[in-house]
Amino acid sequence: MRSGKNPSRKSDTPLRGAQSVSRAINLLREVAQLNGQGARLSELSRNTGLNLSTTHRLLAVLTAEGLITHDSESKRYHLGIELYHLGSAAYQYTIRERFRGALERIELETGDTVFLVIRSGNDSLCIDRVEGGYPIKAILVDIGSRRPLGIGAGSLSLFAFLPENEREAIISRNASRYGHYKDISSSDIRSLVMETRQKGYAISRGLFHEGVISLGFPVINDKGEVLAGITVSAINRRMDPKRRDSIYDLVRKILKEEALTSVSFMR
Amino acid sequence: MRSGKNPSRKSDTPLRGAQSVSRAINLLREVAQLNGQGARLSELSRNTGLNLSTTHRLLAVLTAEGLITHDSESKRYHLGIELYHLGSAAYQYTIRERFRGALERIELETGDTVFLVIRSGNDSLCIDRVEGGYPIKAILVDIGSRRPLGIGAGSLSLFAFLPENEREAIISRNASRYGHYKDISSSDIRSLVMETRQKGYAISRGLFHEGVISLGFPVINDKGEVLAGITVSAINRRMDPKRRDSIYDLVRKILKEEALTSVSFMR
DNA sequence: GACATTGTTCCACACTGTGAAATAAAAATT
DNA sequence: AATTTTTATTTCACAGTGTGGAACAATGTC
Repeated sequence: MRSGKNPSRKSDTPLRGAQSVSRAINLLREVAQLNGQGARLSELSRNTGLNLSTTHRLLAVLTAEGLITHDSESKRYHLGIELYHLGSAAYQYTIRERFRGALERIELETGDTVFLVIRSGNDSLCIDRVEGGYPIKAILVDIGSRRPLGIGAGSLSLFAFLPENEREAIISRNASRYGHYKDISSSDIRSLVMETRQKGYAISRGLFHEGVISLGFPVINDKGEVLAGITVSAINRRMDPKRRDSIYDLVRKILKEEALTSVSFMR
Repeated sequence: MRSGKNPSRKSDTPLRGAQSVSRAINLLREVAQLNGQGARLSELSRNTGLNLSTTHRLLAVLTAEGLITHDSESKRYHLGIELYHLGSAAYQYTIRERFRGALERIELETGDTVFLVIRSGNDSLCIDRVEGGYPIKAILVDIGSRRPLGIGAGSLSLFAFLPENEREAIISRNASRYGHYKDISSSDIRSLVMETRQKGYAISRGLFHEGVISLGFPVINDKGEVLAGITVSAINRRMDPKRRDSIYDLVRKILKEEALTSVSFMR
């Protein structure tokens, strides 16, 4: 096709065999932007830089699949219920909003990078992140990334406060996976769990990056169920034992103030 | 390309210029299906009927755009946060769940088709529907479809209980659109509003289909804000004045029992 | 009524997306 | 531990799909 460039790809890696799908997704994003008033064809074409007839055709596909709707009277496009359903299927991320304020406050007071982690099957899943304001940043985990439960501070804090029988079941299912992380064994995991339960929070010393220490704080509701884990990461010298304890106190205080220790959600 | 058929399109209309996008969307649906445990490449390929390498490539695009995630360790695909964000942008549909039970109860007791309608700008938007069990069905409106506020029973019931100044503003903005529906004028709308406010609910006599009568019931919270409209549709002979009133009583009762008259939502 | 803007449809053509096949890596079986 | 089976990744020639120009229709504006 004549113009080979895709004007508004999210990542600028030139992925092969991606053009039309990538364009369609960008179109979807643009419709989302204008969802309130409704998006018009010409607008969408202009905003995405796509040819008018290409835009028209891609919108027709998205409409046929139900991801957007097209009102033939007003000619405007809106997001469709099918997209809503697909988005709802990604329910893993729904807890995010409730913790967002707490994460931001923790970052504000510590200057460190803060992560929100939840359980997803045998994995921990990172669902939110606030980057630290402190100049030397420790960015370790992307949103959406997974690890076996027990690997990493937040993950370990989540894991350690599950009931023992559940923990053992998970350990046996994850046994073959631990080896990928600095040759950790199942019994290493067990002793890390014990340490964590004793302290009340988890410490991970540069499992992935040398010179970085992460603290993992469990969020537990009044029924004793583990809801999430909060990780605070910084370079070694900002994480002496004294500061660790003060961060612990801070996180507890903020969670209490935001009334998050008794949040409950399903699955 | 070799096999011209798309094995699992939602609509079976052979839409031009749609192949790869349509396939990518089906893949997304499949990943959603397996989101709990995580979807595997071979599984996805099998379930969608797509060639393995096509599947691989399309998944790579979706991953690059953030709609799904790929864990390189477990090789499994999950829904991504970008999809969650896009779905959240379709916030119009969020009220649905809260009314679902009420709609089903209304259908169960009347046997008629029930719709849930909300306001969206100058339009009414149909966001849910329960088909009547009664043999002769009246299916009028699809989920996602829009009309000018005031056109149709549910739409009119929503509209009639807005504050007057707002109503007038909407009428002037929608003036040119009313003519598309059986030559209705702005002043017709005004008198329909008056009738509706008096009765407490709206009646629409086969505006779109002869022989069908629809009743529109406003859902209003304790602040007097209009939250939604509920439409009950049936053929004429099932809608004599006596039955209309009993349906009115029924709907009120159910809404009260489900504590929905004081639901509040934004925008 | 003339003019401008927006939306829809058509179609030749070349670039993108395709699927077969080869390779690599795991997992399951013997 | 060796073998087989299943799964994942990468490559590449080629033709069918997706493209954008253009013409037309419809709608809005002066």
